[in-house]
Amino acid sequence: MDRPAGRRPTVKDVAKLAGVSQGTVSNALSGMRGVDPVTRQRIDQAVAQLGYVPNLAARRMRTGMTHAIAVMTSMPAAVSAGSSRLGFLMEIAASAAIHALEHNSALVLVPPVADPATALRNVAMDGAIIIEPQRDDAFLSLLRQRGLPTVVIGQPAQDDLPWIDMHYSETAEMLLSHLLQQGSQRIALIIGASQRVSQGITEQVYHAQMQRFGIAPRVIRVPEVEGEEGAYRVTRALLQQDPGLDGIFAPVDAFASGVMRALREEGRAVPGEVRVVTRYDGLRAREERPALTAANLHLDQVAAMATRVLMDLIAGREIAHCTKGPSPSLVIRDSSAAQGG
Amino acid sequence: MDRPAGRRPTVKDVAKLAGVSQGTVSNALSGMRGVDPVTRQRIDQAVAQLGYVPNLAARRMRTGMTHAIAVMTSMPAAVSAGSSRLGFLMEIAASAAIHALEHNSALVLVPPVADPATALRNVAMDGAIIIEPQRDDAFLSLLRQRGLPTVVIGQPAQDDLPWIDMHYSETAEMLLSHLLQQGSQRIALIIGASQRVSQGITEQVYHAQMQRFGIAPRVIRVPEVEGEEGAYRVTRALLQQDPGLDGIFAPVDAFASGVMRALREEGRAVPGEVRVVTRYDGLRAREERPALTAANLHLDQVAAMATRVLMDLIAGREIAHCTKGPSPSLVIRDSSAAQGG
DNA sequence: CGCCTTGAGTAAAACGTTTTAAAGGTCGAG
DNA sequence: CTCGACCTTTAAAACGTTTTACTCAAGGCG
Repeated sequence: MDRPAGRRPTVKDVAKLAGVSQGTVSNALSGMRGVDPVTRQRIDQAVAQLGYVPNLAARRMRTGMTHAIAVMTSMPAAVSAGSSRLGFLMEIAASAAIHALEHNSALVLVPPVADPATALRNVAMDGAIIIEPQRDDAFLSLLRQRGLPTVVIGQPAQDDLPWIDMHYSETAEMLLSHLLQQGSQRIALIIGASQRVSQGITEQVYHAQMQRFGIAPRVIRVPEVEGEEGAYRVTRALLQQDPGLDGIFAPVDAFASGVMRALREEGRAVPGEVRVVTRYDGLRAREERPALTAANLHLDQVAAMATRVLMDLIAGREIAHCTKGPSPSLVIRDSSAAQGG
Repeated sequence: MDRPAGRRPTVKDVAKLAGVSQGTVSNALSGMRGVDPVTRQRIDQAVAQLGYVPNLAARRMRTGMTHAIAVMTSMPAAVSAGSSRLGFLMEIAASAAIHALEHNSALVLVPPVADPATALRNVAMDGAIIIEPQRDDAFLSLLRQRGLPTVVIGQPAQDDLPWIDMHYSETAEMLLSHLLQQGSQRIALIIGASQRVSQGITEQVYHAQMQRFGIAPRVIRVPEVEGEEGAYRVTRALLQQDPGLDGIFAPVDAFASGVMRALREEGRAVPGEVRVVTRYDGLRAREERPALTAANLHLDQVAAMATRVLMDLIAGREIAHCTKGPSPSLVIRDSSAAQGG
């Protein structure tokens, strides 16, 4: 493959060398129309000889297809950073990347940043997967402005977008029932302050369950940006104020870390005196001592579904407005049930 | 923002509405040349009114800049999959994504797949970060073919590419010294069979250390694709064959999982009878019981450095051929030192 | 034989932006 | 008053591909 001095070879060069027109080269390569076998062979040879690689930008401009999708979340960094380092997002991204590739698309990763507008400014994509958007989500409104097909993982707050059902209420019920079964009689809920559907539903389920068992509800809201530290503070206060507490449900994993630290410093035995459960089974849940009982949300499957729905949407195929994701499964660890070591 | 019926507004539409030429609109938006303030204001207004969003594909074709970089690794899926789910790659990707964004670039994630050629076929990028490439790495040769600027995390096997030094030998020395300090006198090395620089250096260091302490070396190579299961099998055989073994260094975390399972099933106490250490401190290392002693490789910093070097390379700035990454630090856990619970 | 269809190929248009070359205008210095 | 320098603006070219509209030849069918 000898390359003409300065610039990379183009279709024009290939055409000239093969003695055909540009259109024929294009047809031969993308196989959209019939090309005589012998002509095709001449073209293939010219391609090999020149080391021709198509210019993707030009192709994209002409076809209008980017062949890339993005995955993003506006979850404040404090919640997801630290040792779990964007765990939730990355777990989804890893799976989505693999499945996107099967549809000949690349996956671009848009981490949560202070300024979504400049972040998306030069990210080209055919569509996006957005994770648990909040009310008036900045990313979401930018996507709408650009008219990009979008699939929500979780549940859209206000928009009428296709979404993957992550079974928020089932998850909350599962974790709360577990706490109750283990004997907790006074359970607090420590939850994020942002307007996310997951939080709202979790809270509803919590209230319903507490009422059913005649337990006085105790909900504490922590701004997500305060992360572990915020949860630590409110938990210490909570323990002073309500010494009889014997169960804590902290859905956000960063909060659960803070809760555990507070319990340690207050000298409460886990799970002996207080049982703790969280939602996302990531690095934090497993690293904590005792390790935290959590829900396996099967994020790889969720991401695979989201990717497929998005691809259908982009291709203009019929899609279901809501796709049921896999049911969560309980991962029991030492923070809620003394059994192992 | 009222959009003309079918198609999205273009520079032409904005120009017409603002009563100027396309070139002026372009200059006003990208600020490359002086534009009269009053003209600029008219243009801004037209942009807002039409809801104009630049067509990135067209811009890219014209400028030749994609404003995207990719991160990839050819590490076989079996090693990285399972519960650690591409952990190494994703940890780097998360950090690289954030830092790329600061340079106005998106990060595209290329997971390890069976067919690198089709994977990269329509991934547009200005450059790439490649993680621990092996000899004759398929991704690497594709990148060269496309003439893309590339930075290696780890160390290039044969190519003369800029790279970030991850201190392979320092890491191996640190972990082996720790095993020796803890009293191990018969240490085996279980390592991948692929041609990676990290493996070669680790093996060298291992041999040197063993020789220094008069220990007969015991190196077992496992094909990476066999992952945890492969390591499990060889470890069982190894334990039968060499009952006096009291230390195992399994750099690949998937291998370490297999090692631990073999030890459990053979009824060997960890760390009582056999001490185990691994290299990458990911999900697996922390989830294992007892949790594994490992090295914190500071991947976030490594990724930040790689991103910066790549950006310099793309911009044509002067770069250092080799950049020293942060030194690894030892994370001592229960698999090598009975102390905690 | 004439007509229609089919298949293979071509020249040119089109995609939407940035850049280039040139032009018009204003201003200050000589 | 003239010239050059400078600033703003413009029309058109350029980027590299795919697609369109068309031509030409060959072949089938009445």
